[in-house]
Amino acid sequence: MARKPQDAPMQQSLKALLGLRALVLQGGVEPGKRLSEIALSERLNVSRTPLRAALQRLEQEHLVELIPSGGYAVRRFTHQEAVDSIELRGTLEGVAARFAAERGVVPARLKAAWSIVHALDETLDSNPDSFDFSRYEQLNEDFHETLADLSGSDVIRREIARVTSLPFASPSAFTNTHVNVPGFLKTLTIAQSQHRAIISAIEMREGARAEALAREHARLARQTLDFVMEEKPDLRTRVPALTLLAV
Amino acid sequence: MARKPQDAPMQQSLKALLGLRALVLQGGVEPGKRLSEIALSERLNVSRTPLRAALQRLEQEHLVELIPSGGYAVRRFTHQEAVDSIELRGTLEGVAARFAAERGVVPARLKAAWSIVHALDETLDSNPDSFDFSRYEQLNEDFHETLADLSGSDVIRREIARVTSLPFASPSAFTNTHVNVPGFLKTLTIAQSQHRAIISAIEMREGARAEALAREHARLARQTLDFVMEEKPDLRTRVPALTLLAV
DNA sequence: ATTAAACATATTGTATACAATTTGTCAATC
DNA sequence: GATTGACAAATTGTATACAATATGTTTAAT
Repeated sequence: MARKPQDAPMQQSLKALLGLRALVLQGGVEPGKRLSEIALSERLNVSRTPLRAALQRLEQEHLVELIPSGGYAVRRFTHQEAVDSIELRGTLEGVAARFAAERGVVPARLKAAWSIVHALDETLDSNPDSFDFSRYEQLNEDFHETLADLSGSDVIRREIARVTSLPFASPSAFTNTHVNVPGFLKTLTIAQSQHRAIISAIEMREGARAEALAREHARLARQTLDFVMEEKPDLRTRVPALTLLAV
Repeated sequence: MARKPQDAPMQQSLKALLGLRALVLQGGVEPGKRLSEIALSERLNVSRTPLRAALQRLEQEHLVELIPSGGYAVRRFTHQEAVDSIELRGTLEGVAARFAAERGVVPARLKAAWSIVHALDETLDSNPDSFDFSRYEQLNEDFHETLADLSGSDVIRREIARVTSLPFASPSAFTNTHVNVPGFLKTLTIAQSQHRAIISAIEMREGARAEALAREHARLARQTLDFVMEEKPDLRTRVPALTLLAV
């Protein structure tokens, strides 16, 4: 679900924004070190002006921060900040679920949500050896985007989008952990049961339950984060969401 | 509580940001109309470069929006967006209160919070005719800022700051309504009882209660918003928070 | 009279030049 | 040898020039 219009003005600005964000997320630049504007503009083939616009925007996303002496640096996040960001996402998705339940959603959109849930079921019902990871990840992202939409509130939708722009707060942050951790598929099964329960609660107009479920669903991500950080610290370099986390 | 360092880079940028924000909030420019960069830069005595930085920042605050054909315009908000923003603030302050209760706060900070509550008591105990409105407003802002601090989470603190930058979502959005609406002091009394209850719940480590109270506290603002919009639409021009709201 | 097209004007988006700070280096002094 | 000072290089923050695009007006055609 790419968004071309509105989100970014023109060609060069967009190029700078996407390029810089990708560079930061892929760990292409050292956290803490000052980002040289001239070096970056040459690397991304844009002028300093659109580059600075991109830097300012990434500052709002908390991916880079202002340095007291001037300029920007890639942020390094603490474990606690990651935990709080996940809790924040859960809170916002909880509000989205409650709004959807309380205010109601048209049948067509509910049906669309169910179809995503059923598609997720299929990926998990298949032979574990032939589990289609990338399809699960895409469907999971679709589910969370749909949940934000079901809220019917642009305010909530926008805030969720902002918070999930942080890699470790994204709903798909740890879905690919299963590639490295045997038995992680179980976690996905639990997550899927929560997906189902959330949509079910929305359908039955059970606002409080929908909210509590969405919150708990996010805490599954926290659980995985804690596990990886404590038990498998070597994975930090292989799970993209964790490259920005300090030891 | 002005924040000079870190928040904005240099002199001209800061001047442009503060000047433009004030201009928009005071209704100095017509919502919907395109903001002319040259006109604004002359009006604020800054160059186009820092002005555009300010525009981009206000876009993140949702105060202005990109126009498809290019440039920015002052946003006009719907009643529903205001309602959702208030609910969002309540949700975030709820998380802050719960974090404070669950994770605990050092006695000194709790004591400081209580002293604000007691100071608020004093303003309300005084003779209604000599009610010191501006002092109440300042203390109320202090309370909400302290609540965000008590969370102990920079993530939450930052998000609250962002959301409350919208005038109608600010904790003090409607405190001056009492000047125009007789009997509104009663609402402030109710609000104050909630202030007390929130800090009390935090002190007793009652996380769920603290969260519920903070949410309900924000809904008092929604109540006032609805009242003003439905019963006293003429106040729209006199309550600063409402100048950006569409009829 | 109304619509459409072509042109002129104005405004944004981008690139770059300039000035003020900051950062790094080297030498002199304690 | 370490530390402080001055100086040089580099980098940011700001201003402005330029190009591409949008807007408004006039003119021509139906």
